[in-house]
Amino acid sequence: MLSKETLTKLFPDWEDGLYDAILNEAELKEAKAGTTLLKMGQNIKSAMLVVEGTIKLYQEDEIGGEYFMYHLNPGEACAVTLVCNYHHEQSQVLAKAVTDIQYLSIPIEFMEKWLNEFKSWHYFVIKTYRSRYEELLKTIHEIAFKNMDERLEFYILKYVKQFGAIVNLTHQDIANDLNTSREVISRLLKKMEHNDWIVMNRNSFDWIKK
Amino acid sequence: MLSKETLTKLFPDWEDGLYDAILNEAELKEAKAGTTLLKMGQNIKSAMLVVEGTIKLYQEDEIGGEYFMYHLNPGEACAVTLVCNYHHEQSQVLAKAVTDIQYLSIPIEFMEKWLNEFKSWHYFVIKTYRSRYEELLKTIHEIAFKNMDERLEFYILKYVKQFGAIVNLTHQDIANDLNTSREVISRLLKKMEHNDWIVMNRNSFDWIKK
DNA sequence: ATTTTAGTGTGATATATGTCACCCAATTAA
DNA sequence: TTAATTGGGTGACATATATCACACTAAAAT
Repeated sequence: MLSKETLTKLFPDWEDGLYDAILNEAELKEAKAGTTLLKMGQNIKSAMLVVEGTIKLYQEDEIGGEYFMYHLNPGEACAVTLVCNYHHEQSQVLAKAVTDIQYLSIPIEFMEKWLNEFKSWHYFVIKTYRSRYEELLKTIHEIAFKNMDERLEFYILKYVKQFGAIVNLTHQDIANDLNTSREVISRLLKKMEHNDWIVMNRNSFDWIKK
Repeated sequence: MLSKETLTKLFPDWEDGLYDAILNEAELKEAKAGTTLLKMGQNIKSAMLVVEGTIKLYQEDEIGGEYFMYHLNPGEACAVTLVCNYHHEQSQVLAKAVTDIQYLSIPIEFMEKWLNEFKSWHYFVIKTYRSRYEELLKTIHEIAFKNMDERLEFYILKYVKQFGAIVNLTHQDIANDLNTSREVISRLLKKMEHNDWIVMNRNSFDWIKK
């Protein structure tokens, strides 16, 4: 199990009793890179707090399409799983582990309980929702107003910010995340190469813009 | 000023002290249909709770483009204005009154205060964020996966749900909300007319599908 | 070493949407 | 009553993206 010290570092703004509650009630789980953690339509039974690794959140189509929205990092929670009532809420998002991850799983019956007991939990939930709401706004801004070339740049920049300038993704990976086709991404990347924004390799490329 | 009875009807889940706090601190404001209530980049100085009428929330482009996201109705709050810290947060959305409206304006210094004092305010804020997060997810779903014809249908259905089957919008109005051009909307509406989904008039059309 | 597979490049073509030009009719302003 | 404005229809064309076909090559599997 996790130590209180680790928890304190991950979630520095909590009150003491909340750490204890987590240690008592949360289960520390692991998942391999690539695992699907939450599917669209799936009933939410537990909240998910990231301890180690990175999770990607997607909007998912009926016919298999996906659109990447944002990353979840250690110290962050998956907003959609922070349900504060017992009604069987269904997930409207797809969540996948991008790296091997560790996360805390908390049965949803504690959500409402802790909202009453811990002020810092309340703030944490609000902060989580607010920041994710803002991520969605950025996503809408991209899709509603930008062409694929700019969306691709935005996408790569998000990757670079997360994992560094060596982008270990295939064209197909990116195409899947942006709900387009591999050819489109290949052509746009080729343009970026011509403009000296990237250096291409097989299975990866380096972001060298500016 | 508003009566406590009206407040109780609009916001039935609040505790008694919260009604009093609102009556003491909130200002009841009015705005004409068409007024811009919040612009992108604008500093948020006060929270906005809808009392009467309907507000539309938009994502806004740098170069004047707009994309309609969702409606706000009486008893609902504008999530982006519910800031819980004193940092000068800037609006990431555009809000416009669609009808003449009345709304409560609450200086943001009370946001944090009331979070501490009123449990029901806490729940209200969380509920607000959650429901708006879900609206944004729906919007992303539309833009990321659907062509303009389906997005137009989705848009009209939102209108019909709000205001009824007589759609008092010009083609240009709709084009603005969906960040496309008037001609595109005209052609798609013409198809809907052929399919007997609508009956067209000047300045309006009727939704008669099924 | 040879075969297979996965990743990538690229032309040709289809489709959805954006843009321009111009027309007409209904409404409003003068 | 006439002129101006607004809403709408539509052809022609431009552009962005999707789709298909196929070639090439590095890496992996045999």
